[in-house]
Amino acid sequence: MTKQAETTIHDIAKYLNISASTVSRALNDNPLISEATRKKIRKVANEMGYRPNTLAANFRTKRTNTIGVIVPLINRHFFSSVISGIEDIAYSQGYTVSISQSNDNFQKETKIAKTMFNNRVDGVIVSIGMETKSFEHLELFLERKIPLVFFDRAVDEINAHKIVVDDFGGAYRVTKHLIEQGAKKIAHIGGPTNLKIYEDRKQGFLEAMKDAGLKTDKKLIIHNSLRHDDGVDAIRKLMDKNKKIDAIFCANDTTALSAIVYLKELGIKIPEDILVMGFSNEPFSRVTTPSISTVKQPGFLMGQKAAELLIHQINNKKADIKYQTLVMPTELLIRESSQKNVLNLH
Amino acid sequence: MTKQAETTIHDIAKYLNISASTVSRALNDNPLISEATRKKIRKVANEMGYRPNTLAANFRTKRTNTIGVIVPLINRHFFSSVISGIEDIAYSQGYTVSISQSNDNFQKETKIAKTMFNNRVDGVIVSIGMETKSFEHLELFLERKIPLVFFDRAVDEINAHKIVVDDFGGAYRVTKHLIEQGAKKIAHIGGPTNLKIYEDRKQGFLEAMKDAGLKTDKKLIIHNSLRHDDGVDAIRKLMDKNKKIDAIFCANDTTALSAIVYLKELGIKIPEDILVMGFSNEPFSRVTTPSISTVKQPGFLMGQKAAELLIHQINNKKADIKYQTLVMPTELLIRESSQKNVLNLH
DNA sequence: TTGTAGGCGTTATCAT
DNA sequence: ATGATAACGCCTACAA
Repeated sequence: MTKQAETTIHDIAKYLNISASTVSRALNDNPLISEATRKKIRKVANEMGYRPNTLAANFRTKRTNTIGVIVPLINRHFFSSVISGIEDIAYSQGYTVSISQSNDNFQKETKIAKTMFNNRVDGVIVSIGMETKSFEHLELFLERKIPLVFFDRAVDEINAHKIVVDDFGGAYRVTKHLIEQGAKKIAHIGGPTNLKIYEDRKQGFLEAMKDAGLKTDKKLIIHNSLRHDDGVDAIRKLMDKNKKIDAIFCANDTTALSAIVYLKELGIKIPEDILVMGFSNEPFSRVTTPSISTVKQPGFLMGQKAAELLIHQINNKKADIKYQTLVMPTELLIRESSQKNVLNLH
Repeated sequence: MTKQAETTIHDIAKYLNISASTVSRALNDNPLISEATRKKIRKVANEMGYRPNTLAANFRTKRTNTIGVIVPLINRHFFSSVISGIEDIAYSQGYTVSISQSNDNFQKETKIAKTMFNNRVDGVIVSIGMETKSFEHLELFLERKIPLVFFDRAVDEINAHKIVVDDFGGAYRVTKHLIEQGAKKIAHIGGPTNLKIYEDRKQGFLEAMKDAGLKTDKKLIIHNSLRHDDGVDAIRKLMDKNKKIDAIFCANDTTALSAIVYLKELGIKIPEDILVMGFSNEPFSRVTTPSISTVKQPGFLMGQKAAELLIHQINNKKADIKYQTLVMPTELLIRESSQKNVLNLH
């Protein structure tokens, strides 16, 4: 029984003097098959070391039970949380998750999309890269009726389910909070505005300023890629130009940390002299000194929701789908970096 | 040309009055095909919206160009770094990466392994879960000659390439450093010792103590799952039992942070009263107060190495392979939590 | 409840 | 340089 070649359903069939279809049915728990034969077949399959060739089955059925996930970067807390959530649901529903990172590179993103399509994934979950401004590579999926769900970095122009964060609201509340703490000249270090999330955060900021009757100095708004070095550059520019800033709202925690470190070096005290806030609630933001006030995004939950919507769409391909945009609530985490005159609660 | 059904190489062949094999060859850049026909075929394929059915090709060739990755948890900086490194190499070599998390659950790990096998992944990269003490689910791959590479949490009993960290050496140097800082009664909060990495860290600790002529009190060694709550529990027990501890070596940064927070609450000063060290260099450890001294593991690089070894093995299945264990050097990161009488360099 | 037969799209072998 | 043909392992009408 230790054959070299792989055991197939035909081998089992031959051994039992039955037909391959019966074997196939039994192994797939088709109710037509009697309990007796099913058991018999199972037993022999086991003994013969049978391993279903999912590849052949997929080819035949044109389904792969695979979900493709495209993210800018795997190694980033928010994204890995989302992936973890996706995997959680996908696994429980019998799906495999295939992940690629675009590294915020448009070319790579395009190639990944093509590869996933050619691999006939059953559906795709995407968060687009910073450089992505055209979308043919994603429209491909829609044309061929392959379900597509966006999370976080969604695309307005494409009609699909979207799981996003209330960036506008989050930014609005951040700004309002800063204003309530007495800030008047608030700077904003944002991300590239071709990404809706950063545009929304900026708009939330502007709206809150307006509603409070505060003027926004355009020079106090800087956009960059929000990496560590960008943060340092931005804060340096900001401080060179204008020394009267009393608060900075950074579009992510990395930049907020860069700002804090840089300002500390200048002898500027946080929060006493300048208030700082971030966005995303990276794990480190809780434990810095001062701890960084930020906005919590429910990454794991978003991943779960995205996977649920996607799988539902996969299972109901026929139905006309009313696409929904799930706006996940954000939570304002007020910590030390944004509170004046408060006991250190840490 | 807007057919409902997918365009196949046969459609292209029919359209051009040539054979499907020629089309197949042309599309695969087989040198036998003349430049002229190749171009012609490419053009038509494009116009007809042809998408290669990788599924069919995989089925035929028995290769999937897919690497399976099994990790305890995706959403953990070290692991997501490794995954990122794997993806980096895999992508550049034309492989797709399929990832699943075991959540440190043995049952899930087993099921994942089966699924990956049935999906005929070309190779697997694994870091086993905390509960994993038997290995049939992994031996399956070896029996069927499917390359398997371990990283970090490897298995002694299985003969395969392994990318591990110098846990023993790292722990030894941690301990030596603590001793040099004047510590004499050093506690160790370690992980489950069925995992070699934690056993090694413990052994490194013990060896360094011995070499320094220090006695180790067994009551000062606690093993648990190293999650946040476990850390708090462990440090509480430690402090209840014995108040004369002057240093704690934690087997990960999460536990080190738990310890620091708990000790701070007791009014104990770090590093003045008790030195604390962690392991792994989680991003947060750099920015806590005090910053946490720890051991850096090159996650991304490990992922790259693992993928390289695996792919090499996939491409050389015939050859007898001399399995190697790559022990990646660790870097001791001395920060504030372990240095007495030093200027705050932060 | 089980069997028969055909085909999914591609590649590989052999022939021309 | 190109064509004809078979085969990969499985599923699914349809038949019995």
